[in-house]
Amino acid sequence: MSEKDDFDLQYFLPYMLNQAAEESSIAFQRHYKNRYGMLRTEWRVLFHLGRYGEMTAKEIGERARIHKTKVSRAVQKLADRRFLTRKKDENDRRSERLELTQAGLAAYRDLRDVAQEYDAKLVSGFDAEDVATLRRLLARLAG
Amino acid sequence: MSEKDDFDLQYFLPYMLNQAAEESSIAFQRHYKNRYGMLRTEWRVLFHLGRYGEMTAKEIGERARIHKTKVSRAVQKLADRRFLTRKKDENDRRSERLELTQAGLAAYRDLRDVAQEYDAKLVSGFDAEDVATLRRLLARLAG
DNA sequence: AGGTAATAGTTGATTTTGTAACTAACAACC
DNA sequence: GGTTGTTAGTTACAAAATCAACTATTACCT
Repeated sequence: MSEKDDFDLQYFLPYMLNQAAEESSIAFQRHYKNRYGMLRTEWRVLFHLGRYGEMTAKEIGERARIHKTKVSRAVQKLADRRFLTRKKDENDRRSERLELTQAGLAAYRDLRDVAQEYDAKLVSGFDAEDVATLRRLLARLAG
Repeated sequence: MSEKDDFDLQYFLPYMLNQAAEESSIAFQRHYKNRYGMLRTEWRVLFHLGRYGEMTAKEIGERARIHKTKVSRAVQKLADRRFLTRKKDENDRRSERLELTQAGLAAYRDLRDVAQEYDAKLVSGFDAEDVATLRRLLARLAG
């Protein structure tokens, strides 16, 4: 057909990464979706606040590379569900300090534990050294 | 805060995969978006037909794990742009044999070459053995 | 053959995302 | 101290993804 047809989508890195990401997210997604009615961005926001404590929407967006409108909507939903509280930063009243409520923290801990087990299960069939390589390259690819 | 706070999102595999996938897709996305006004699904459909020849929508969906409605709409757009033709399978008139036109094939070849270079560039900073490990584990994670 | 179930693909309604424009608060500069 | 430029976050509108229901055709089953 053409000269370079040894190129296969199955080995194209962005494609592989997408397929692996999707496949490996499905089962975990069910947890935050079914148990808490959350979307991925909401879970990520929840996670950041649970893990790192009080933060602003901007800080979360930067760390997780989520666009500010997405963060804004996720924060809104989490606030509606009383998973977090917002209070104006007195030094800069444009931004808000976000903090998990007890309910939010409980959800975080629950999901974090699930995530931890899930992660272990994902790599359980692999050689430990290979997994280390995998994570190292993924971290670099993520920039 | 809680007992298992050594767990970090940065090392949660589904998260890492998503971040790496997104980051590594951006630059390539620009090509099929700017040059051909395509969406990711369209590029994938185009790719499958270019690489593997005549196929049905169903086959593409199965191989690439894309939902049939997404495939259907992608095929529709590619047909509108005269990148592919559809003809009823005479053995089973529910399905259609899809085939790239000359224009579609040209676009495929162009993008395939870009993809190939892009892939090489992505891994250029890594050790070849590590890259082999990466692809091997990704293939298994993708299921 | 006739009826029921399954399949390929499409369409429509709803949800989610992306983009751009907006408000409110701060900063900097003259 | 007022004008101009930034920044945090929200809102409105357009694009795209998801999910359910639909059509047309084929398969199965008795």
